[in-house]
Amino acid sequence: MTDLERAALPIAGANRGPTINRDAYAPAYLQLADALQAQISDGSLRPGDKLPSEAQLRRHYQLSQVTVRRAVNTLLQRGLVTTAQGRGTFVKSPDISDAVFQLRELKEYIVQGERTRVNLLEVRVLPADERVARKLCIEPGEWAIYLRRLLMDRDTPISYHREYLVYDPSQPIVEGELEVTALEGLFRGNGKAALQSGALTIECVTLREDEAQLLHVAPGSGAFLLEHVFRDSMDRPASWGWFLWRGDRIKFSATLGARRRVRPQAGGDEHE
Amino acid sequence: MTDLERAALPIAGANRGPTINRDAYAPAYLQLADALQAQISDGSLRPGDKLPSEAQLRRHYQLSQVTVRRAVNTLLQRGLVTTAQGRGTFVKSPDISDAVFQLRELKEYIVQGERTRVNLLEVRVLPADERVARKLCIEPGEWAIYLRRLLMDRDTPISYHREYLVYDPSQPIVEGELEVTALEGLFRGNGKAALQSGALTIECVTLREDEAQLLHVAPGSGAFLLEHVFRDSMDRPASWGWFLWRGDRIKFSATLGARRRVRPQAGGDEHE
DNA sequence: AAGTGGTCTAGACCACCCT
DNA sequence: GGGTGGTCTAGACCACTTT
Repeated sequence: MTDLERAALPIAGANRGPTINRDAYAPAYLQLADALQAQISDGSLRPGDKLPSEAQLRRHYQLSQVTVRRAVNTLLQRGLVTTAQGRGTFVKSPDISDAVFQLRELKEYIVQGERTRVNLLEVRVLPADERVARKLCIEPGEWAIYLRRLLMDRDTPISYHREYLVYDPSQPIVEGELEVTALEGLFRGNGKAALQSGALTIECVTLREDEAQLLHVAPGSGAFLLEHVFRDSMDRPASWGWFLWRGDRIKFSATLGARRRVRPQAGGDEHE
Repeated sequence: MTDLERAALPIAGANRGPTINRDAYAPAYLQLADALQAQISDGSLRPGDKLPSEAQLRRHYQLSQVTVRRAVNTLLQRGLVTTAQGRGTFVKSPDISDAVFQLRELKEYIVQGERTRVNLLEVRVLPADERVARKLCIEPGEWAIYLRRLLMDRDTPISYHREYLVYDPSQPIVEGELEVTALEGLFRGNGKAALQSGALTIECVTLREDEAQLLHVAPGSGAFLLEHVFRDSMDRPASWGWFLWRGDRIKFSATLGARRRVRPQAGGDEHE
């Protein structure tokens, strides 16, 4: 039995026991946070209920004020409670608008794995038209690099990427590198490109004939359209482009609220 | 002279950054966090750079260790830095996999506004088939409620929702309420339903003929498919269903890294 | 051994809410 | 006025990394 599980046990008689194990690997504030979360999960504390005040928790668990606060803050960040100054801390009802979808799944396709290949379809240096110039904050007619790439999972096309880059004469283009580097720059942001910030939008579109053909799906299929603008350290747009992800290969997931069996989370306190 | 006033003495000849204003509304840790973020945004601190150590910050800004840590933690949560015990704190390169999409936009459609209407298409109590039973963790043949609803923005259909609910004989069905209540339950989670947790997936699909017709779009249009399972306080599935959101009406956005002009955020310390 | 992040305590003051 | 969350300090110990 781990410390965490012990801490989560409802104590008969008294509603809670002194449960913090100072020898455990998990810090005290996490043990308390997880103990409280366990009470939320198992229904001892239900949505709308008021948590014990911080002073009560402090006394009960023999912790300092600050440590109790950290525990409460942890639950706050997990979206499980809300706090109201002068009133108390309350269990939050799961709210669909708290759902958060991350793009980790995408990264797995990008960070050059064994399966993934990048297929460079086109590289061109061209003068920016009105639209591109506006997005990249350059003058119409200035040079820009236009890329078209296909991301492949083995032999299956996954995503079709088009991108405009501000042309930097000091960094000559190496076609071979473009297949990989610039892409990794977006997803790893390391070194060279030194991207400073970015903005993304994601929406759902129907593929045009040519797009569908590239992605080996039926024309009219649904796809995620992920548009991105990345900015350099001077806060100037450096890249504007968009991915079309095959809808049948990408799926994002999220969870809300507190499920029953809380995973160890801080992990690795099974020893002893 | 109180401790506070003494501590508020300005730093003479500070080479770097604004000092902490103890009279400001914004707490010290936030001021420090924002000051550091400003340095990241304006390029004084670039991706990969090491931040001043906490000891240095502590001395420089005349703050306690704990307060400095809170500031660093704030940046950590904002995804702007990474910390490495024994080595230091480093400015993080923006990483697309940090991008996070929230469903706030959806909520605006749901929380009964003036524009939004719910159009109940069908309510039925039916015995659960194999598939429904498995999702709701009931026995095949047990009763379930099947709902079909259309979410309207004025006269425009936005989303088509189908849902199976576990049938609870103790709570008779009131058709009028179903148009609204059960839906709000999902999005506000307040009171009655007392939903405990949920899981969501979002993907991109192509609408079938009947679906497209309901949503007033061309057959084959792209749409977001948002599937949900909600669980009650006993951790039993209470609801399984899915929304089809018109792709042309929904768009999610996210940002990465630190943009230039950081908003005041805690705001209102310009007075005095 | 020195530097650095991570945790914790005991005590304090403040702003806010409720009665 | 008493309870509650929010902030802050000074000092301490630990674990990890680097020299």
